[in-house]
Amino acid sequence: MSKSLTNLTIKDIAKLSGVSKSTVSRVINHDPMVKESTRNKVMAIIEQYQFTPSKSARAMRGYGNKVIGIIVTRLDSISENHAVRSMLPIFYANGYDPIIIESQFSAPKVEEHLRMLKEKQADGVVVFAFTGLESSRLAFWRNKCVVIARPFPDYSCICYDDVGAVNKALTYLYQKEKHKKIGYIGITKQDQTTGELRYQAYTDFCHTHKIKPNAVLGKLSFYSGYELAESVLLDSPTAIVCATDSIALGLNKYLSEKNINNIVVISIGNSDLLNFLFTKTIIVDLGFDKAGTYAANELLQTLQSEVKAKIITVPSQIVN
Amino acid sequence: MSKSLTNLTIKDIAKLSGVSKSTVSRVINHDPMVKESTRNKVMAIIEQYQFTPSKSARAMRGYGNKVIGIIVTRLDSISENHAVRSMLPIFYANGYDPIIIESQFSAPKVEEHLRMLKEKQADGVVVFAFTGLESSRLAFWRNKCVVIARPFPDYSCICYDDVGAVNKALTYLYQKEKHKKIGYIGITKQDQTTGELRYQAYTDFCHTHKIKPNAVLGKLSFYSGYELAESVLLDSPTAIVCATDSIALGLNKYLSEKNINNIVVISIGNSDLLNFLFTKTIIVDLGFDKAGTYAANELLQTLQSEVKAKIITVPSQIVN
DNA sequence: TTGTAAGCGTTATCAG
DNA sequence: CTGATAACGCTTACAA
Repeated sequence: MSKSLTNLTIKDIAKLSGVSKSTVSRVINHDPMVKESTRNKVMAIIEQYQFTPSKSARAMRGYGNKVIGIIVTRLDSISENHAVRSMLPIFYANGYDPIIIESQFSAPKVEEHLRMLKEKQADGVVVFAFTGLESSRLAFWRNKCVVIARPFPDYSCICYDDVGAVNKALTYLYQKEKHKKIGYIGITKQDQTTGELRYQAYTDFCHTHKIKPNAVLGKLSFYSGYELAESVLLDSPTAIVCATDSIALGLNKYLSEKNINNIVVISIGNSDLLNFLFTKTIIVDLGFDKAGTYAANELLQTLQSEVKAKIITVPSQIVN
Repeated sequence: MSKSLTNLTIKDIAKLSGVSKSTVSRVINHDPMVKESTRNKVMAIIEQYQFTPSKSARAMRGYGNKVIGIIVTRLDSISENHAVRSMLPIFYANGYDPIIIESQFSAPKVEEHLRMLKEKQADGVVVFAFTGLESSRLAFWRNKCVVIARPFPDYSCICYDDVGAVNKALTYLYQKEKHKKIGYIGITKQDQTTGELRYQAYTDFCHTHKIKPNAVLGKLSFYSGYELAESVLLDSPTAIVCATDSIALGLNKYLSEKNINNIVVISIGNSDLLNFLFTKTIIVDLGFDKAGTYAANELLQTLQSEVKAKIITVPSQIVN
């Protein structure tokens, strides 16, 4: 009991078991060249003293301290949550430590986190992009990062099928259910994907199908969906497309309060909650979990061999 | 450009700026004993080559690779999310890398993750406990961990005020609003805190106040709240206490579908969504974010000086 | 099959 | 103020 119980080193173990440092090292690393008996002897001591080799020291020798940074906008974003949950197991399985950080939609914060990750010598990064984040910030990580939700040229990106999803929704309503007056509640065009792209898809569809557009744009929150409900309804639509689940939640609340039951609501996203609370709402699944899987795998590949950056679009799918 | 652009070492920087390794090291570590001019010279090179000292090497020298494991049950649990979000900044501020892992309510997974964290030589752990997790699994981490949501003897724990919250809810209904028939939708007693404790508090209150108990117990999900609604209503209560927000969500859905408006719903938890969707629901805030703050601070203290384990109960508070 | 010794990239000590 | 030089705990030729 002379030695402090913590922080034994291979040297100590070596002494204790009457062999050399190298042999201990070999045992630890499962080198098949060590004699059965010696291995047992050493193992016994290791067990007895609960010895664990210093991670940092090994790291220095190349036994990588493999770290992946995951920068989400908000930890409680349902969509990002889905994606993250599906990539974690993949990273674990490949021996990486994922460290999750929140950007809170602030580009400077992203920068700060990236700096931290760089200093920490992270091997790769997954960044959930948002409006206002320029790809230039990622320069240093170019070939060791995956961007989600924005197509940055020269970066590996996993994008959602914004246009496709809106089209699927509209096609469904228009062809299959023969709706002629279809409203849209979206997000301001400052937001490039969820906002502009989806809105654009809506107006394009209206244009080619000679439907009179009836859209209102606001923020990404259930409050917004609720508040904007009134104005879309002015034009008495028979169906309304919501750019996101939270908007749909807000709209549905409004409709149920006003006891309006004859309007079809269709939403883009796919959260259990919406599904449960407003069963009748039709949903276009954007494939968040699949996005996570893609992102993780893509990053791992990129890290292994320097694959050229590619942009993957996760297929959307109408549910029910 | 002969050298690969990555992985310069202080040695290289030294050579490049015509000083010794030690001087470079001093510059890096802001040693005030360095002459202004030399510092500038070295800094210039460092900047130019975008040099960052090897984390692992420093770690080996004691400049700790400080890591904290956070084991949540599910990444998308609203309550845990709140708690985690409030502890992250604290850990960052103290130079720790929090790594978040999901246990999915599986004790073996917790064990597996703890082993991984041990091997990784994490400095501390925050564990969100759940029914079925025995404190024995945490033995190794006894004095470097904080448990949330369960009072494990001899461990530092942050607990929610289950009993107090239920009492506050009931007192409010009984004294202030003079309800006499108060129902309860809870969770099976297998769950020790959210289930048994809260239920117990309910029956105790009924007992001391001579109210006829009217409780049903089910699972922790909105479906459960929805399904159980019918049976609590059989006894025609004028108010119903829900053990959690998700249950309240389910109950509210049922009530609104049946157009029942004369029943007061009170829920324990505090999620924005419930608040938004069912504005009339009264809420007892369990203080999730505060729990996070406490947990982080407690852990940091524990790590610094070996404080004795204590159990902190986060105060609950009726909202609105 | 095992031991010796030379690193890995830092920091700490001690002269100069 | 700065530069050798010795650690730190581990891996890995190279010998034995």
